[in-house]
Amino acid sequence: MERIENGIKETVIHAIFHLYGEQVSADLLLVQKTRREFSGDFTLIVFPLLKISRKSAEETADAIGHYCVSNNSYLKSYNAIKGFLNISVSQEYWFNFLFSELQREDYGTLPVSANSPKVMIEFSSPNTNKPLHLGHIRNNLLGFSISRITEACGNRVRKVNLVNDRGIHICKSMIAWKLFGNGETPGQSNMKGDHLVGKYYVEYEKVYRRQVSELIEKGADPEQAAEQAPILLQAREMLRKWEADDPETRELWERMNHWVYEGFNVTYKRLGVDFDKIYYESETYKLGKELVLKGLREGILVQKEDGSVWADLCNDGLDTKLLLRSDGTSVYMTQDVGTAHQRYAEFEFDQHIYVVGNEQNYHFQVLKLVLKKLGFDWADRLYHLSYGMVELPEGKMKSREGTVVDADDLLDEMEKTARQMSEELGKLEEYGEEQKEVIYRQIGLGALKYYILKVDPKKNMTFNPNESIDFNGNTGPFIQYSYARIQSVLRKASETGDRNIIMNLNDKEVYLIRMIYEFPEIISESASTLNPSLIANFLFDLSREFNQFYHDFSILSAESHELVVLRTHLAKAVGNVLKSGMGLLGIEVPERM
RNA sequence: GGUUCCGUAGCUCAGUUGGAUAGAGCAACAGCCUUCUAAGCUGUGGGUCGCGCGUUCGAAUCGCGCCGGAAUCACCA
Repeated sequence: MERIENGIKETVIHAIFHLYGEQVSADLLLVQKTRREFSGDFTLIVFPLLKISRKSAEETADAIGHYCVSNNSYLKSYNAIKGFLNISVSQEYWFNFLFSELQREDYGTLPVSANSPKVMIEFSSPNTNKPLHLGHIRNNLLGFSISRITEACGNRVRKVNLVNDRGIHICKSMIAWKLFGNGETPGQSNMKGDHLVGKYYVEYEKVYRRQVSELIEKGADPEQAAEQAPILLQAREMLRKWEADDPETRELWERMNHWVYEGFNVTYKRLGVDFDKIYYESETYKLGKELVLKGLREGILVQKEDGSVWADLCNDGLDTKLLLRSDGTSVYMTQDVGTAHQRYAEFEFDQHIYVVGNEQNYHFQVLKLVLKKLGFDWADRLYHLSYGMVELPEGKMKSREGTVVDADDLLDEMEKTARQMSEELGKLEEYGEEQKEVIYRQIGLGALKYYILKVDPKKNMTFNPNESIDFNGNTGPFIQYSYARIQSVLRKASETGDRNIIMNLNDKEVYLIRMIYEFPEIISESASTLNPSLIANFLFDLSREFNQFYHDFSILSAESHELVVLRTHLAKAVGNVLKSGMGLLGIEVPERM
């Protein structure tokens, strides 16, 4: 679609050549949306042009404005205030735009073809020793939304998850289960598998702390005690056995991880996220080793006397980084080097986005550098979407103090509140129980997702439970409600009518069309900055604007038949954008609420 | 201490390559439903944009220096 701003710039370039005899480049020209208080649609800032015109700001703006209006058919009028040239686009233009482009359901998105760029997006990446919590929710929602947005910009997207299924953390749950579990299974206890495994992780911590303090009471040095608690030694022994492929340990490991996956799948499903491929660290953790050894042979990496292998990144302003332990085993970095290599071999991505918290900024800086040093030029295609921590009003979540917000509990809570609220309002009475449940879920989830996605990913955010279940103001349900109201109107409207009559659009109508006109740019901006909050805030503004319009003007009882047709199409266009915008956030919109 | 990020209304947040008088929501108070869904709309109060200096026609935005906060700097992941 041809952007009006570009047309204006082109005309202005001609104007300047015509008026002042100088050829200017388009990037000297700044065209933006005209602010609400002034009349006009687009504003050219003329200050940078004064050196060329050698006239006052107002004179220059006036001359350029005059030229634009007489030489560009869809530019209708202008006004010049100081150095701001406000230009109005003709009503015919907006009218035609509304009845063509804006009626498409896929308005704002680009098609994906076999030649489209390939983008791999890793998100979620949980450990398997405990259930998902609020921090994971932010990760999953961001990852999923970024995937949708990236796809809407015409990329082939592959969503991947890297499950951290091995290591000392799962051994801790395993040893606690073995010692105190009496064979407890999720089925017996009627507990989600991930919660059951998490329960034993907590149990481990309890026992461990008790043992440490017992050792200290007996006179042990605190640091030594922390290292020598019997249950820790048992967990380590279990990890050793795991690495040695001990059948019994492996069997227990498989069993407990399986419980966890069943639990995770339930949560993923409720959250509405999914993956194209799941990688397991137990299968990938050795992959980098060969690449590292090859790098060592080629002299890119260095080996210490004890046999450990390091990357020297001092010349890049970083430190040295361990890649293989002295016993030859891999560390996390090694694993990520191998995984990236494997993924490139499989998918040949043009871009690989890692949705991982900002506590790993350093890790990804190092990862890119190491890959680069090893000679992989695609290392430049890796991008770490570093998002901020989620905190509670009282401060950080601490598992030790039991302040961690569990994902399943939170989802239950949101749904419960949505149900209460809906029942109070009593607007769904004609619906069956099943349909009602669907809507409660949509609203509860919509509130949670929107609450988290409306803030800039890179910033830390405060999760206030009271605010998150608020359904008024800048919230998901507010946008859902706006959509539902539009659908209600559309159900009552008849589609017929003459679309070719041009009439005077009122300010609010033009403003709404202008806002929707922005949508494609909002999407591409949010894709290039990997920031769904731009879309969230846009949808809120659009909803607010529509609600005002809805309040001030009647759609179905407008003064003339033509006006009814116009406003019906406008409402439909707004509805389309709300629905597809929410879709990009991974949020569903109900037809009624 | 080094590196990176952040500091905008009482609270939660917008403010994209520097542009006109810095905006929303929540909370408080006051109004609007015989009219398309009041989960809505309207109004009132609320700010030295952490502080200072600089760059220029113009700075919340860019640069430098402070102050305050976060993350990270493991033979952890």
